[in-house]
Amino acid sequence: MSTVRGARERARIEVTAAIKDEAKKQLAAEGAAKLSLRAVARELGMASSAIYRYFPSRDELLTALIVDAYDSVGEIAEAAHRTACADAATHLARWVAVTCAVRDWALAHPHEYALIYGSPVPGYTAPQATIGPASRVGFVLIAVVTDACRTDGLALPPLADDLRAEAERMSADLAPGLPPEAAAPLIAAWSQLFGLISFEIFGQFHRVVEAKEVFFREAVTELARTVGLLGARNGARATAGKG
Amino acid sequence: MSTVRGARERARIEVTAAIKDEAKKQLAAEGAAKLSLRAVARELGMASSAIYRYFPSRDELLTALIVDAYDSVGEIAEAAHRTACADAATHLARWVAVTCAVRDWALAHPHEYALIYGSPVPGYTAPQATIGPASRVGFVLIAVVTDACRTDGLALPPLADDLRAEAERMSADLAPGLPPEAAAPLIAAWSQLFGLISFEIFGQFHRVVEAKEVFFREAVTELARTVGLLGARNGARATAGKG
DNA sequence: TTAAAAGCAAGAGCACTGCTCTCATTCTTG
DNA sequence: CAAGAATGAGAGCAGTGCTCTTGCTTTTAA
Repeated sequence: MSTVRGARERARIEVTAAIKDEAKKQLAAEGAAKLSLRAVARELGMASSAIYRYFPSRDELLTALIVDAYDSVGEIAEAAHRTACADAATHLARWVAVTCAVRDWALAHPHEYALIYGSPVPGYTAPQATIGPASRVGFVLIAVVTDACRTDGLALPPLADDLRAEAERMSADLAPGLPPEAAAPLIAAWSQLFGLISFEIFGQFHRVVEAKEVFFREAVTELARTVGLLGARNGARATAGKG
Repeated sequence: MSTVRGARERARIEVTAAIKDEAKKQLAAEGAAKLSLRAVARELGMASSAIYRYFPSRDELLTALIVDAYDSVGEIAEAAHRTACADAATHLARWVAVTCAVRDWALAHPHEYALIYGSPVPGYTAPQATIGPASRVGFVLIAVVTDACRTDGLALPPLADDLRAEAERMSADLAPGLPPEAAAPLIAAWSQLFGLISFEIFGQFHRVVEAKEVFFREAVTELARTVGLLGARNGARATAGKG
């Protein structure tokens, strides 16, 4: 399957990559709203109509860029997790390392960040192809907490009654190694992490937060506590896991 | 100043309002990306060029809509706060009431929500006119916590050293009635609130969270605890305020 | 009251967009 | 080698934001 069968197929994947590369350049320079198929074609020296042999519409091109962006930030998070584990860092330190890596990526690629964590551009339902890459960062966070649960246990309050069923479904579907009372706080922390980053990237913190770096570190450390990671500044509430 | 001086001025504000109304309709129907000046003009039976007498550019129209959206959600939050106070609700209940009201508004007006809390559309810097309305929700949250601090005190961990200067500036600039150790957690909770809402509105919770309502209530209750509100499920850590 | 000034609507037009055709060319395959 | 599929180029359609000029109406000042 991976063998390139002829010059035509080889050319096709090359041109496809060239289009995506040029589109990424324009995305980084001007943002998704101003990404133009004609401009991409112009820059590549081809007729605008020829692009449609590779991407059936502008939205399909954007979807491809979305997938790449998700993969990009996912890889960053996974790499940060790997090095933190290799350094035998505490679970709290791993959490902070991963979240800070995601923030750094967002600061370095604001338009790509906006593309995936801002308002959805094409329609309202994300294409099926994006949901896999979109969960990579989340799975890294799950891995950090799952490891912590196995070795140290988690400090978490008991589960609220009206959330029990949902929490059990969550832990079964998404994080099999995690007790139900850890699932909901972790999902919440996941979304709240991107609330912190979005407000910084989108300028909502303008004239509100100035020492953004330390503010972020402090906030994600507190977030670590809400997902039950020990060593996060104050003592345990009720320890679960470590079985 | 508020006297309408002639038929011309009266007509001007009427036409301006009509343009904004029609634009809001299109915004609600199709989203900001597909808002078209020509379509607005067409619907209003006027030449497209005539719109430019009222809004110098499409981005200026969008800015006007942004301000209106901020005011809309701000009013909702303030109203929820007022009724909760009138009902003599606990401070925790007020926090939950305000945050749930904001979420309800977002669910009812997803495109307007995306306009103000999604990727910034025009450029990267929000126009000066938006920063006032943009802070209304934040000020309501500040009011809730400030009231709680005055009557019950707050349960908050001590301030981290590297955050002290920033926290003191924050509380001085934004929340004079609040101790510094409350400022940073409150700003963080403010952004994290919109992280929760954004993930729900933008579809990131698809197949992840299903009981969205109870999940949100539980998450903002936990958020209330991180800003020091008492009665939020578990005991105090160190009480500040109440002086 | 009348003349000048200012505000306004309309139309034409420019440069641009996404996208769809047709037509010629090139590569692949039976 | 010939049939057929894939590709590229160009013209063209309908739409966009925005500008400019041309008349007209309302306001303001003499």
